[in-house]
Amino acid sequence: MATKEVVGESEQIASDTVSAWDSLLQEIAHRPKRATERKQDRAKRTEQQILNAALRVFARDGISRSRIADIAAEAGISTSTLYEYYKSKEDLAYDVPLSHLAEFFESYHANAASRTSARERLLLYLVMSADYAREHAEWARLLYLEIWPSVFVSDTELRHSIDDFTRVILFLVKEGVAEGWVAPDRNPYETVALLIGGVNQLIITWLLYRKPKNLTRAGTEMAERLIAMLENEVRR
Amino acid sequence: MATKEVVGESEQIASDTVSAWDSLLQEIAHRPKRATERKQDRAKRTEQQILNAALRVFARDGISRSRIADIAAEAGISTSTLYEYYKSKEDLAYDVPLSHLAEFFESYHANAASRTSARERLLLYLVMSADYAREHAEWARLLYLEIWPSVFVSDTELRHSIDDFTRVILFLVKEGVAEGWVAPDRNPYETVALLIGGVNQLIITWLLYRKPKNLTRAGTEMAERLIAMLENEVRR
DNA sequence: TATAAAATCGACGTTTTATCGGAAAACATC
DNA sequence: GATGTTTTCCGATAAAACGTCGATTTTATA
Repeated sequence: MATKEVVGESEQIASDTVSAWDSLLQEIAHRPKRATERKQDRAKRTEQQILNAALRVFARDGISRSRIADIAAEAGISTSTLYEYYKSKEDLAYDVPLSHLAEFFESYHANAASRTSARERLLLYLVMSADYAREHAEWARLLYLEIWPSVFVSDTELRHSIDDFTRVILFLVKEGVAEGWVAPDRNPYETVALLIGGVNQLIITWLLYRKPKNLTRAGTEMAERLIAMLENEVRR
Repeated sequence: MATKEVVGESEQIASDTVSAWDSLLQEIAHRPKRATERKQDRAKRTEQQILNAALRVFARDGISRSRIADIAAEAGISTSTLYEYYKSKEDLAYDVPLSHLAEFFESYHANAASRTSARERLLLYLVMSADYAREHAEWARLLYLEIWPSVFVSDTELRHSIDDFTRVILFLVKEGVAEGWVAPDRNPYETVALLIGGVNQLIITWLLYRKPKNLTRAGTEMAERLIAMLENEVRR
């Protein structure tokens, strides 16, 4: 779709792999695109204010307890104006996490460029997931504690983005098999579940109880441990 | 609290450990006790009808989309009668999963009696978790996709029960260290997160996409893999 | 600065949640 | 089995939150 720019910044990997990787991340980071763009500057500001307000209120009260009126007030607009932007609270709730998710992907894409192996890239991905949650705790509260598992996110832009989150790991796990440090006889989907599950559980526990105290450290430890475990499965 | 019955059915383990284990599971399985008991039989039946109806409606529509009126209708009572039993929808939602959770603990307690080592008991626990979710999919949908992570379950009977779910694993992990097949230098809480996370992620994926097709098999595979991974950490 | 399109808002209708007082049913006592 | 008491149930109605619409203001553009 977009015009191809550069072939690859990390020469150690076969060029077809590089392009697959880059286009995957390109696609993922740019997925969240609003269907109807706002025409006026003021409106773009309003939209941003709504999203900011919604994030604060949702994170504070939880989605179900939050009132549209509160969010509108927090955004400094009237209730009916909010409805001009989002047709329901649910609609709004599912839109709020998108921009951060895109930002995470972008940030990861930039950082991963210097990593050449799938192993290093996976490690970075898991570590950055935990760290991004720590840095954006309100967003993480919303995403991990209220939205991620919800059934009703189906057929949503958000569901696609969450699935993308998984797709990246699946991609890297399969590359890990090719690189020889992930056991080829294990179901890759199971491996993905194991990796995501471990890290997410850590994040959820932190969001709920603020334990472990240092999420960055704990995330790194968990990620390194998980990958070491995978490597252990091979050398036997 | 309850009069002690039998000391222990599995003699291979030190008796103090056995009693700690049994009393943990006793306590856990019997925790969900309603504060105000209903006096009349009819009322007990009504309460059960409400819980059944709520489970069906919540699982079908999701908690936030469900209407109290629908649940009352499904239970064959008036809306105001429902409020006689639960002071809000949230209140009701948090009560629904409790009985099944207690049933799971009881069922596990019975099955675990024949297992002598912490390793076997942990394996059984993880396998049974996945299998119980498969058997009670409506309940699992509600618990895993809507309630488990929710912040607002705090200070609820339900939160205690969910924490109990974790406590059992923590107990077994610590025993695993004593038995020598879990690395003693790893943070036990991290290990718990890893185990729960992996299995839960599997269950969630199944609830959302019905993949893997055979959850029982996948659960067993995942559980065995996780435990094997822990064992691999020791022999090095 | 005139004009059309876009954005905002207050007023109002609808839906859902929750309360309350009294009727009906179950229970206890004689 | 009549009577008084407690428990359960429900219809009517209040309260709260959601969502719509037409009128008005603001913005972009020529």
